[in-house]
Amino acid sequence: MKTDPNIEDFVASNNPVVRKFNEYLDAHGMRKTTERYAILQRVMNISGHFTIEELQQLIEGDGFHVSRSTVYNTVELLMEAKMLRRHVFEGMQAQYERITLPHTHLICTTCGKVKEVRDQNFAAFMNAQRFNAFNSDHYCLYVYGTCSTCARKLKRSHQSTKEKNKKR
Amino acid sequence: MKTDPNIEDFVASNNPVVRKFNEYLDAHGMRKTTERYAILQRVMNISGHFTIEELQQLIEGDGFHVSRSTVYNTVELLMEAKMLRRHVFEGMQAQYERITLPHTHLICTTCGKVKEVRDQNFAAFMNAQRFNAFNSDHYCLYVYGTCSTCARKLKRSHQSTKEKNKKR
DNA sequence: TTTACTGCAAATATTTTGCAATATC
DNA sequence: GATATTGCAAAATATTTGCAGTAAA
Repeated sequence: MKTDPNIEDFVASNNPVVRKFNEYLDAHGMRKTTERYAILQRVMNISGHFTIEELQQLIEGDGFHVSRSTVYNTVELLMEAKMLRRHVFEGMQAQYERITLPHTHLICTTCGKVKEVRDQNFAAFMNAQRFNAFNSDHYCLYVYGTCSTCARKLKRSHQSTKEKNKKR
Repeated sequence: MKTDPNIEDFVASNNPVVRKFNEYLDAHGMRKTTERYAILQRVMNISGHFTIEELQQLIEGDGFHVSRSTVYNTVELLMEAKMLRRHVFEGMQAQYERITLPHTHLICTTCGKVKEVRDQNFAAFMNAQRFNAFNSDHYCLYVYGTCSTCARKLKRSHQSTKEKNKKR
Protein backbone atom coordinates (compact mmCIF):
# COMPACT_ATOMS: atom_id res chain seq x y z
CA MET A 1 0.00 0.00 0.00
CA LYS A 2 1.33 3.42 -0.97
CA THR A 3 1.67 5.85 1.90
CA ASP A 4 -1.11 8.40 1.78
CA PRO A 5 -1.72 9.69 5.32
CA ASN A 6 -5.28 10.80 4.59
CA ILE A 7 -6.36 7.45 3.32
CA GLU A 8 -4.49 5.57 6.04
CA ASP A 9 -6.28 7.66 8.66
CA PHE A 10 -9.56 6.99 6.91
CA VAL A 11 -8.96 3.24 6.87
CA ALA A 12 -7.78 3.24 10.47
CA SER A 13 -10.78 5.30 11.59
CA ASN A 14 -13.64 3.32 12.93
CA ASN A 15 -15.94 5.01 10.42
CA PRO A 16 -19.07 2.87 9.96
CA VAL A 17 -18.72 3.26 6.21
CA VAL A 18 -15.23 1.78 6.32
CA ARG A 19 -16.48 -1.02 8.55
CA LYS A 20 -19.33 -1.84 6.21
CA PHE A 21 -17.06 -1.92 3.17
CA ASN A 22 -14.52 -4.05 5.05
CA GLU A 23 -17.22 -6.52 5.95
CA TYR A 24 -18.25 -6.74 2.33
CA LEU A 25 -14.68 -7.24 1.13
CA ASP A 26 -13.98 -9.86 3.83
CA ALA A 27 -17.20 -11.72 3.08
CA HIS A 28 -16.16 -12.00 -0.56
CA GLY A 29 -12.47 -12.68 0.00
CA MET A 30 -11.54 -9.42 -1.71
CA ARG A 31 -8.49 -7.30 -1.10
CA LYS A 32 -8.32 -4.03 0.75
CA THR A 33 -6.49 -1.82 -1.73
CA THR A 34 -5.61 1.84 -1.34
CA GLU A 35 -7.56 2.64 -4.50
CA ARG A 36 -10.75 1.20 -3.07
CA TYR A 37 -10.50 3.28 0.08
CA ALA A 38 -9.53 6.41 -1.83
CA ILE A 39 -12.68 6.01 -3.90
CA LEU A 40 -14.80 5.16 -0.88
CA GLN A 41 -13.57 8.22 0.96
CA ARG A 42 -14.35 10.51 -1.95
CA VAL A 43 -17.76 8.99 -2.57
CA MET A 44 -18.77 9.36 1.04
CA ASN A 45 -17.79 13.03 1.08
CA ILE A 46 -20.02 13.95 -1.85
CA SER A 47 -23.42 15.05 -0.65
CA GLY A 48 -25.44 14.91 -3.88
CA HIS A 49 -25.27 13.10 -7.20
CA PHE A 50 -22.18 12.59 -9.34
CA THR A 51 -21.14 10.95 -12.58
CA ILE A 52 -18.22 8.55 -13.02
CA GLU A 53 -16.34 11.31 -14.81
CA GLU A 54 -16.91 13.76 -11.96
CA LEU A 55 -15.92 11.22 -9.35
CA GLN A 56 -12.65 10.45 -11.09
CA GLN A 57 -11.84 14.15 -11.44
CA LEU A 58 -12.55 14.73 -7.75
CA ILE A 59 -10.21 11.90 -6.84
CA GLU A 60 -7.52 13.24 -9.17
CA GLY A 61 -8.11 16.64 -7.54
CA ASP A 62 -7.29 15.00 -4.21
CA GLY A 63 -3.92 14.20 -5.76
CA PHE A 64 -4.63 10.52 -6.05
CA HIS A 65 -4.54 8.66 -9.34
CA VAL A 66 -6.98 5.87 -10.14
CA SER A 67 -7.74 4.49 -13.57
CA ARG A 68 -11.18 4.68 -15.06
CA SER A 69 -11.50 0.89 -14.89
CA THR A 70 -10.82 0.95 -11.18
CA VAL A 71 -13.40 3.65 -10.64
CA TYR A 72 -16.00 1.56 -12.46
CA ASN A 73 -14.91 -1.58 -10.64
CA THR A 74 -15.08 -0.03 -7.18
CA VAL A 75 -18.35 1.76 -7.84
CA GLU A 76 -19.76 -1.63 -8.83
CA LEU A 77 -18.53 -3.12 -5.53
CA LEU A 78 -20.05 -0.27 -3.56
CA MET A 79 -23.35 -0.90 -5.28
CA GLU A 80 -23.20 -4.60 -4.47
CA ALA A 81 -22.37 -3.67 -0.90
CA LYS A 82 -25.55 -1.53 -0.93
CA MET A 83 -23.66 1.64 -0.15
CA LEU A 84 -24.16 3.36 -3.49
CA ARG A 85 -26.98 3.63 -6.00
CA ARG A 86 -27.04 4.40 -9.70
CA HIS A 87 -29.79 6.54 -11.21
CA VAL A 88 -30.44 7.30 -14.85
CA PHE A 89 -32.82 10.21 -15.13
CA GLU A 90 -34.57 11.05 -18.40
CA GLY A 91 -32.17 12.44 -20.95
CA MET A 92 -29.17 12.47 -18.63
CA GLN A 93 -26.14 10.30 -18.10
CA ALA A 94 -25.89 7.88 -15.20
CA GLN A 95 -25.48 9.47 -11.79
CA TYR A 96 -24.57 7.91 -8.48
CA GLU A 97 -25.38 8.76 -4.91
CA ARG A 98 -24.64 7.15 -1.60
CA ILE A 99 -27.50 5.23 -0.09
CA THR A 100 -29.06 7.12 2.80
CA LEU A 101 -32.65 7.31 4.00
CA PRO A 102 -35.24 6.84 1.25
CA HIS A 103 -36.14 10.06 -0.52
CA THR A 104 -37.89 11.40 -3.59
CA HIS A 105 -35.92 12.85 -6.50
CA LEU A 106 -37.21 16.04 -8.07
CA ILE A 107 -35.62 16.39 -11.49
CA CYS A 108 -35.86 19.65 -13.39
CA THR A 109 -36.27 18.79 -17.07
CA THR A 110 -35.05 22.25 -18.01
CA CYS A 111 -31.77 22.61 -16.14
CA GLY A 112 -31.22 19.00 -15.09
CA LYS A 113 -30.79 19.84 -11.43
CA VAL A 114 -31.81 17.06 -9.05
CA LYS A 115 -33.24 17.87 -5.64
CA GLU A 116 -33.85 15.34 -2.91
CA VAL A 117 -36.81 15.63 -0.59
CA ARG A 118 -37.64 13.42 2.33
CA ASP A 119 -41.35 12.97 2.87
CA GLN A 120 -42.55 11.15 5.97
CA ASN A 121 -46.02 10.61 4.54
CA PHE A 122 -44.70 9.08 1.39
CA ALA A 123 -42.20 6.89 3.25
CA ALA A 124 -44.98 5.66 5.53
CA PHE A 125 -47.20 4.98 2.53
CA MET A 126 -44.49 2.97 0.80
CA ASN A 127 -43.58 1.03 3.91
CA ALA A 128 -47.16 -0.10 4.23
CA GLN A 129 -47.32 -0.96 0.55
CA ARG A 130 -47.40 -4.67 -0.38
CA PHE A 131 -47.40 -6.02 -3.91
CA ASN A 132 -48.98 -9.14 -5.27
CA ALA A 133 -46.49 -11.89 -6.08
CA PHE A 134 -43.60 -9.49 -5.63
CA ASN A 135 -41.18 -9.03 -2.79
CA SER A 136 -40.02 -5.44 -2.68
CA ASP A 137 -36.44 -4.57 -1.74
CA HIS A 138 -36.20 -0.85 -2.41
CA TYR A 139 -37.88 1.80 -4.53
CA CYS A 140 -37.09 4.97 -6.43
CA LEU A 141 -39.53 7.78 -7.02
CA TYR A 142 -38.51 10.22 -9.74
CA VAL A 143 -40.64 13.32 -10.15
CA TYR A 144 -39.96 15.28 -13.35
CA GLY A 145 -40.96 18.88 -13.72
CA THR A 146 -39.65 22.44 -13.53
CA CYS A 147 -37.73 23.95 -10.64
CA SER A 148 -38.70 27.41 -9.44
CA THR A 149 -35.55 29.00 -10.87
CA CYS A 150 -36.31 27.71 -14.37
CA ALA A 151 -39.99 28.53 -13.98
CA ARG A 152 -39.06 32.14 -13.24
CA LYS A 153 -36.72 32.33 -16.23
CA LEU A 154 -39.29 30.79 -18.56
CA LYS A 155 -41.94 33.19 -17.32
CA ARG A 156 -39.62 36.14 -17.90
CA SER A 157 -38.71 35.10 -21.44
CA HIS A 158 -42.37 34.46 -22.14
CA GLN A 159 -43.22 37.94 -20.94
CA SER A 160 -40.51 39.52 -23.05
CA THR A 161 -41.92 37.65 -26.04
CA LYS A 162 -45.28 39.18 -25.28
CA GLU A 163 -43.62 42.60 -24.97
CA LYS A 164 -42.01 42.19 -28.35
CA ASN A 165 -45.29 41.11 -29.88
CA LYS A 166 -46.94 44.22 -28.44
CA LYS A 167 -44.30 46.46 -29.99
CA ARG A 168 -44.97 45.19 -33.50
CA MET B 1 -44.38 7.55 -50.19
CA LYS B 2 -43.78 3.85 -50.88
CA THR B 3 -46.95 1.80 -51.18
CA ASP B 4 -47.47 -0.28 -48.08
CA PRO B 5 -51.21 -0.96 -47.70
CA ASN B 6 -50.99 -1.60 -43.95
CA ILE B 7 -49.34 1.65 -43.19
CA GLU B 8 -51.55 3.60 -45.54
CA ASP B 9 -54.60 2.17 -43.80
CA PHE B 10 -53.08 3.07 -40.46
CA VAL B 11 -52.40 6.64 -41.54
CA ALA B 12 -55.85 6.95 -43.09
CA SER B 13 -57.54 5.52 -39.98
CA ASN B 14 -58.81 8.08 -37.56
CA ASN B 15 -56.79 6.43 -34.80
CA PRO B 16 -56.29 8.94 -31.96
CA VAL B 17 -52.64 7.99 -31.85
CA VAL B 18 -52.22 8.92 -35.49
CA ARG B 19 -54.09 12.14 -34.89
CA LYS B 20 -51.91 13.06 -31.94
CA PHE B 21 -48.71 12.39 -33.87
CA ASN B 22 -50.02 14.36 -36.87
CA GLU B 23 -50.76 17.30 -34.63
CA TYR B 24 -47.24 17.17 -33.25
CA LEU B 25 -45.71 16.97 -36.72
CA ASP B 26 -47.90 19.79 -38.03
CA ALA B 27 -47.17 21.99 -35.04
CA HIS B 28 -43.45 21.61 -35.71
CA GLY B 29 -43.57 21.80 -39.52
CA MET B 30 -42.31 18.24 -39.79
CA ARG B 31 -42.97 15.79 -42.62
CA LYS B 32 -45.26 12.82 -42.49
CA THR B 33 -43.01 10.05 -43.72
CA THR B 34 -43.89 6.38 -44.16
CA GLU B 35 -41.05 5.45 -41.82
CA ARG B 36 -42.50 7.54 -39.01
CA TYR B 37 -45.88 5.90 -39.30
CA ALA B 38 -44.40 2.43 -39.63
CA ILE B 39 -42.56 3.00 -36.37
CA LEU B 40 -45.58 4.58 -34.71
CA GLN B 41 -47.78 1.64 -35.71
CA ARG B 42 -45.31 -0.88 -34.31
CA VAL B 43 -44.76 1.02 -31.10
CA MET B 44 -48.45 1.31 -30.43
CA ASN B 45 -48.96 -2.42 -30.91
CA ILE B 46 -46.40 -3.38 -28.29
CA SER B 47 -48.03 -3.80 -24.89
CA GLY B 48 -45.02 -3.81 -22.58
CA HIS B 49 -41.44 -2.51 -22.65
CA PHE B 50 -39.00 -2.75 -25.53
CA THR B 51 -35.47 -1.74 -26.44
CA ILE B 52 -34.44 0.11 -29.60
CA GLU B 53 -32.91 -3.13 -30.89
CA GLU B 54 -36.15 -5.05 -30.30
CA LEU B 55 -38.26 -2.34 -31.90
CA GLN B 56 -36.14 -2.33 -35.04
CA GLN B 57 -36.29 -6.12 -35.30
CA LEU B 58 -40.07 -6.08 -34.93
CA ILE B 59 -40.35 -3.53 -37.71
CA GLU B 60 -38.03 -5.56 -39.93
CA GLY B 61 -40.19 -8.57 -39.07
CA ASP B 62 -43.14 -6.63 -40.45
CA GLY B 63 -41.21 -6.56 -43.71
CA PHE B 64 -40.41 -2.89 -43.48
CA HIS B 65 -36.90 -1.53 -43.44
CA VAL B 66 -35.92 1.44 -41.32
CA SER B 67 -32.40 2.47 -40.41
CA ARG B 68 -31.24 2.57 -36.83
CA SER B 69 -30.86 6.36 -37.03
CA THR B 70 -34.48 6.73 -38.10
CA VAL B 71 -35.63 4.51 -35.26
CA TYR B 72 -33.74 6.70 -32.77
CA ASN B 73 -34.97 9.85 -34.47
CA THR B 74 -38.62 8.83 -34.47
CA VAL B 75 -38.53 7.48 -30.93
CA GLU B 76 -37.17 10.87 -29.91
CA LEU B 77 -40.07 12.60 -31.66
CA LEU B 78 -42.57 10.29 -29.98
CA MET B 79 -41.07 11.17 -26.62
CA GLU B 80 -41.29 14.88 -27.37
CA ALA B 81 -44.89 14.33 -28.43
CA LYS B 82 -45.45 12.73 -25.02
CA MET B 83 -46.52 9.44 -26.53
CA LEU B 84 -43.54 7.37 -25.46
CA ARG B 85 -41.35 7.19 -22.38
CA ARG B 86 -37.82 5.94 -21.82
CA HIS B 87 -36.89 4.04 -18.65
CA VAL B 88 -33.48 2.89 -17.52
CA PHE B 89 -33.86 0.35 -14.75
CA GLU B 90 -30.91 -0.66 -12.56
CA GLY B 91 -28.40 -2.75 -14.46
CA MET B 92 -30.43 -2.91 -17.67
CA GLN B 93 -30.36 -1.16 -20.99
CA ALA B 94 -32.85 1.56 -21.87
CA GLN B 95 -36.41 0.43 -22.43
CA TYR B 96 -39.33 2.31 -23.91
CA GLU B 97 -43.07 2.07 -23.38
CA ARG B 98 -46.03 3.99 -24.70
CA ILE B 99 -47.46 6.50 -22.28
CA THR B 100 -50.72 5.29 -20.80
CA LEU B 101 -52.25 5.81 -17.37
CA PRO B 102 -49.68 6.31 -14.59
CA HIS B 103 -48.51 3.04 -13.07
CA THR B 104 -45.85 1.58 -10.84
CA HIS B 105 -43.03 -0.55 -12.26
CA LEU B 106 -42.09 -3.69 -10.36
CA ILE B 107 -38.64 -4.75 -11.52
CA CYS B 108 -37.29 -8.17 -10.63
CA THR B 109 -33.58 -7.79 -9.94
CA THR B 110 -33.08 -11.52 -10.56
CA CYS B 111 -34.69 -12.09 -13.97
CA GLY B 112 -35.12 -8.49 -15.12
CA LYS B 113 -38.81 -8.87 -15.83
CA VAL B 114 -40.82 -5.66 -15.44
CA LYS B 115 -44.42 -5.77 -14.31
CA GLU B 116 -46.76 -2.81 -14.34
CA VAL B 117 -49.35 -2.32 -11.64
CA ARG B 118 -51.96 0.38 -11.42
CA ASP B 119 -52.71 1.43 -7.90
CA GLN B 120 -55.59 3.81 -7.26
CA ASN B 121 -54.38 4.68 -3.78
CA PHE B 122 -50.94 5.57 -4.98
CA ALA B 123 -52.26 7.57 -7.93
CA ALA B 124 -54.54 9.51 -5.58
CA PHE B 125 -51.66 10.10 -3.19
CA MET B 126 -49.44 11.43 -5.96
CA ASN B 127 -52.13 13.61 -7.45
CA ALA B 128 -52.57 15.30 -4.10
CA GLN B 129 -48.81 15.69 -3.70
CA ARG B 130 -47.35 19.19 -4.06
CA PHE B 131 -43.67 20.03 -3.87
CA ASN B 132 -41.99 23.11 -2.60
CA ALA B 133 -40.58 25.32 -5.35
CA PHE B 134 -41.13 22.60 -7.92
CA ASN B 135 -43.80 22.17 -10.53
CA SER B 136 -44.34 18.50 -11.18
CA ASP B 137 -45.08 17.24 -14.69
CA HIS B 138 -44.98 13.46 -14.33
CA TYR B 139 -43.44 10.84 -12.08
CA CYS B 140 -41.99 7.34 -12.22
CA LEU B 141 -42.04 4.88 -9.36
CA TYR B 142 -39.66 1.97 -9.72
CA VAL B 143 -39.91 -0.80 -7.15
CA TYR B 144 -37.00 -3.26 -7.20
CA GLY B 145 -37.28 -6.71 -5.68
CA THR B 146 -37.92 -10.35 -6.48
CA CYS B 147 -40.83 -11.72 -8.48
CA SER B 148 -42.63 -14.80 -7.17
CA THR B 149 -41.19 -17.04 -9.91
CA CYS B 150 -37.63 -16.15 -8.96
CA ALA B 151 -38.45 -16.33 -5.25
CA ARG B 152 -39.65 -19.91 -5.75
CA LYS B 153 -36.55 -20.87 -7.72
CA LEU B 154 -34.24 -19.30 -5.16
CA LYS B 155 -36.03 -21.07 -2.32
CA ARG B 156 -35.75 -24.41 -4.13
CA SER B 157 -32.01 -24.02 -4.83
CA HIS B 158 -31.51 -22.94 -1.22
CA GLN B 159 -33.32 -26.04 -0.01
CA SER B 160 -31.26 -28.32 -2.24
CA THR B 161 -28.15 -26.73 -0.79
CA LYS B 162 -29.40 -27.60 2.66
CA GLU B 163 -30.13 -31.17 1.47
CA LYS B 164 -26.60 -31.49 0.16
CA ASN B 165 -25.16 -30.19 3.41
CA LYS B 166 -27.21 -32.76 5.33
CA LYS B 167 -25.82 -35.64 3.25
CA ARG B 168 -22.22 -34.83 4.12
C1' DT C 1 -38.75 22.74 -57.04
C1' DT C 2 -37.28 23.11 -52.44
C1' DT C 3 -35.58 21.17 -48.49
C1' DA C 4 -36.62 17.90 -44.62
C1' DC C 5 -35.79 13.15 -43.98
C1' DT C 6 -33.57 8.71 -44.68
C1' DG C 7 -29.84 5.40 -44.83
C1' DC C 8 -25.33 4.43 -44.49
C1' DA C 9 -20.94 4.78 -42.53
C1' DA C 10 -18.07 7.08 -39.59
C1' DA C 11 -17.68 9.46 -35.15
C1' DT C 12 -18.56 9.87 -30.29
C1' DA C 13 -19.60 8.49 -25.67
C1' DT C 14 -19.76 5.15 -22.23
C1' DT C 15 -18.58 0.92 -20.27
C1' DT C 16 -16.08 -3.51 -20.44
C1' DT C 17 -12.19 -6.50 -21.22
C1' DG C 18 -7.37 -8.61 -21.96
C1' DC C 19 -3.08 -8.62 -20.20
C1' DA C 20 1.38 -7.37 -18.10
C1' DA C 21 2.93 -5.21 -13.87
C1' DT C 22 2.15 -4.72 -9.04
C1' DA C 23 0.53 -4.93 -4.33
C1' DT C 24 -2.17 -7.64 -0.92
C1' DC C 25 -2.54 -11.51 1.77
C1' DG D 1 5.18 -16.65 -3.18
C1' DA D 2 0.52 -16.95 -5.07
C1' DT D 3 -2.87 -14.42 -7.08
C1' DA D 4 -6.36 -10.58 -6.94
C1' DT D 5 -6.20 -5.98 -8.47
C1' DT D 6 -4.50 -2.18 -11.05
C1' DG D 7 -3.60 0.64 -15.20
C1' DC D 8 -3.44 0.99 -19.82
C1' DA D 9 -5.00 0.28 -24.31
C1' DA D 10 -8.05 -1.97 -27.12
C1' DA D 11 -12.74 -3.76 -27.70
C1' DA D 12 -17.58 -3.74 -27.20
C1' DT D 13 -21.88 -1.26 -26.83
C1' DA D 14 -25.04 2.46 -27.43
C1' DT D 15 -26.08 6.61 -29.52
C1' DT D 16 -25.17 10.63 -32.56
C1' DT D 17 -23.66 12.90 -36.68
C1' DG D 18 -22.22 14.18 -41.62
C1' DC D 19 -23.53 13.80 -46.01
C1' DA D 20 -25.38 12.25 -50.49
C1' DG D 21 -29.58 10.61 -52.30
C1' DT D 22 -34.67 10.55 -51.91
C1' DA D 23 -39.26 11.86 -51.12
C1' DA D 24 -42.79 15.09 -48.95
C1' DA D 25 -44.85 19.44 -49.50
